[in-house]
Amino acid sequence: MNTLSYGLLSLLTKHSRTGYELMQHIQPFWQAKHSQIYPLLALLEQKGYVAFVHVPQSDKPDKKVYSITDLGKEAIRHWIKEPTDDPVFRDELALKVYCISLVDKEHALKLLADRKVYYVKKKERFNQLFDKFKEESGKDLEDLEITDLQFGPYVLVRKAMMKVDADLTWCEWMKKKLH
Amino acid sequence: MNTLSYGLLSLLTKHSRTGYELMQHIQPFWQAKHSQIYPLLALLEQKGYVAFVHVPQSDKPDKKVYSITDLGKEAIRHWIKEPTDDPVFRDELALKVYCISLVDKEHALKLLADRKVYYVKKKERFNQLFDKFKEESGKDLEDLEITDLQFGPYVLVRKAMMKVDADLTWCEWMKKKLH
DNA sequence: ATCTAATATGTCAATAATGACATATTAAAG
DNA sequence: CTTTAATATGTCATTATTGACATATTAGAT
Repeated sequence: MNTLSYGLLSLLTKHSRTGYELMQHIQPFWQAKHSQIYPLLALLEQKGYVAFVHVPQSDKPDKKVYSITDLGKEAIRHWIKEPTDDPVFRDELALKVYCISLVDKEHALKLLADRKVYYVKKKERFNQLFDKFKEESGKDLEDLEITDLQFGPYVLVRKAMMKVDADLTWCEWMKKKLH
Repeated sequence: MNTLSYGLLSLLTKHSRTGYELMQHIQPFWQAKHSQIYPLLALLEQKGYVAFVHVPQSDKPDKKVYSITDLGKEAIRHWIKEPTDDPVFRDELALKVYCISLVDKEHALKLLADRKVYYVKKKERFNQLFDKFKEESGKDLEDLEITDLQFGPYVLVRKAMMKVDADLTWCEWMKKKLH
């Protein structure tokens, strides 16, 4: 079973979700399209790692709500203890910046401004997520313990916030360097 | 032509390199194996974007040293001005952390310690790269301008250093949270 | 009225990426 | 003496990922 499949199981440990919701919420950790997720969910269901119920909706199209099974949770516990792959990071912007001396300052600033917009939007989304966590959780988020289902998602939001801040700091530093 | 092909051209703007060296030096921006790079270099050569010379070696296997052509530089200038893809980031560790409440504290600490080793090694490599930049460049690195061939590679090393520091900060914060 | 975006699920061809196989040399470590 | 790691280039089958096609509803914008 591939990493994304385990990732889907992982998201389902917090609560049941549809394929569409899984696609949306796995984005910060793993950028996958729905065309990759739906077939994997069918495989996971075949293997008994997840189960789903049909939920008809009047205002929106009907949906399939997936839940993780005990077998699925066992699979996850085994997976966590196995060696972890190195993270994969592919950034077209970095490749462009590498040879930025080939174009003029205006094009460089445009490139940077576009990416800054991307990072600012990302930061806003993480801030909203953080606020939602604060609302949902009764206690102080800093008091969450590893045994709490919210612990993992919470520390990941903090990780994402730290990283996007580092990215924005670089953007600002870079902009100043270009005058 | 795909993004990695442009990336290879980008690295060749600094100086000529072998396929093996390209594979090594593109890693911080794009994790590609040699099996992906060699066929792309052959295509780039066919299209006239790069040219190579055979260099026999006595101590090591013979090599093919690639250089970018004027046509290749034109292709790059066009590429830089086109819209840039969003960065792709895939992290198995994040998926595991999401459901970390399913395992005990010891396994969580192991997971974190392993990743810290990875980040520390990465940081060391970037520090070495930074030192090499300082040696190679005559002037103060902070005085580099966009017109300088070293400018792009330098600002990318700084970006990488900022990000790996953010990652290590998170590791430390996380370790404290686990007691 | 008409278009666009979001929700919701799915398939499938094309492309990208990985891992294994293949070969050859040298240096260093056990 | 033997194995391992690094250098160096390549192919190829398998797997992963993307982008296009397909369909249907509702809400909001033009």
